[in-house]
Amino acid sequence: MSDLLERLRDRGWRLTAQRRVVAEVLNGEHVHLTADEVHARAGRLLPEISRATVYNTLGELVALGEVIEVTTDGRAKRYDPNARKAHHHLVCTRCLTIRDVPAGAGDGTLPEDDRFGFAISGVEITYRGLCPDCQSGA
Amino acid sequence: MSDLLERLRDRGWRLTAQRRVVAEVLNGEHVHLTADEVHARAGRLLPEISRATVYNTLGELVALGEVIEVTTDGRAKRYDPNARKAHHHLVCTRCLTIRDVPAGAGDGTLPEDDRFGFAISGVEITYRGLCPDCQSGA
DNA sequence: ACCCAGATTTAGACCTAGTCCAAATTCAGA
DNA sequence: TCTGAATTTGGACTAGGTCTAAATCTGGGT
Ligand SMILES: [Mn+2]
Ligand SMILES: [Mn+2]
Ligand SMILES: [Zn+2]
Ligand SMILES: [Zn+2]
Repeated sequence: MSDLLERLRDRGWRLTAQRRVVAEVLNGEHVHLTADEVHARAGRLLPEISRATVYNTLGELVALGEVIEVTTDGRAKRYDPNARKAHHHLVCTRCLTIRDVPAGAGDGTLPEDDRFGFAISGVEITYRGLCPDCQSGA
Repeated sequence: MSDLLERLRDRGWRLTAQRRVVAEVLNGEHVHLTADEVHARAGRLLPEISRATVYNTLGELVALGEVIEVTTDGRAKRYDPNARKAHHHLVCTRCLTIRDVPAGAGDGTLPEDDRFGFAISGVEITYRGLCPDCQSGA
């Protein structure tokens, strides 16, 4: 059982069967599923779950700060349960696999001269490249 | 007239009225328009231009490497004529203004240990913050 | 145990961004 | 000028996502 579920219970979130399976599906490392992928996997555990509920629940998890939305391409948003530690993404240009990479100390430091007077509050970095499998013609 | 148009002519691109106005609209610095914005502005210069042609032309410009697609949110892609010099983006979290910031020397250097064996070929950085206007309650 | 107001879920209509297609138009070269 | 290829066009279609109003579930009060 995920400690995501525990944290949610502690925060007084009403734990319904639907919310439970969505949280269940979003467990693990390097997990970056689209809403439809979440819906498909949740549906295996609770066949009657609706698409609307998946969207509702994902939206709530994002609002609670327990899940982050990631858009590494112009396609569907991906939902990422690794919201506790700041990190960036490494995306394979061929198979589209996504890996989490830890945020570095110097990230988000933009030289004063390049800031246009902005007060910078965050930074997202997407590295692109070929994953080991795709390099070896797999 | 833009030197974008000149480069395109040199490369043997058939210069139709439609392509000309699309290229015209994509002139300037810090330009990051959606396809629909391009269509609206192009339509002021050439009222009968169709949405399909705008999409076609933008796609061709991207394929030619003269324009890049930018997705700083999960919404519509934005088209950026600043394709000659590598740069990143600074996005206002309130008014969504986008500014170009020059790429730094150390960008895209990910510690060997964090690379998961990927062969990294590119990096995109999005800085988020409040622009000067939005800071001063404007 | 039973009730009920509020929370949650649901199907499906609706919306935005984008793609695709077949027919109409335009154009460059012979 | 003619002609085949390139280009443009309107509209149908798709993917991803939002919204709504009605149905269902829930837990605290009795
Ligand atoms: Mn991640
Ligand atoms: Mn730019
Ligand atoms: Zn790969
Ligand atoms: Zn602003």
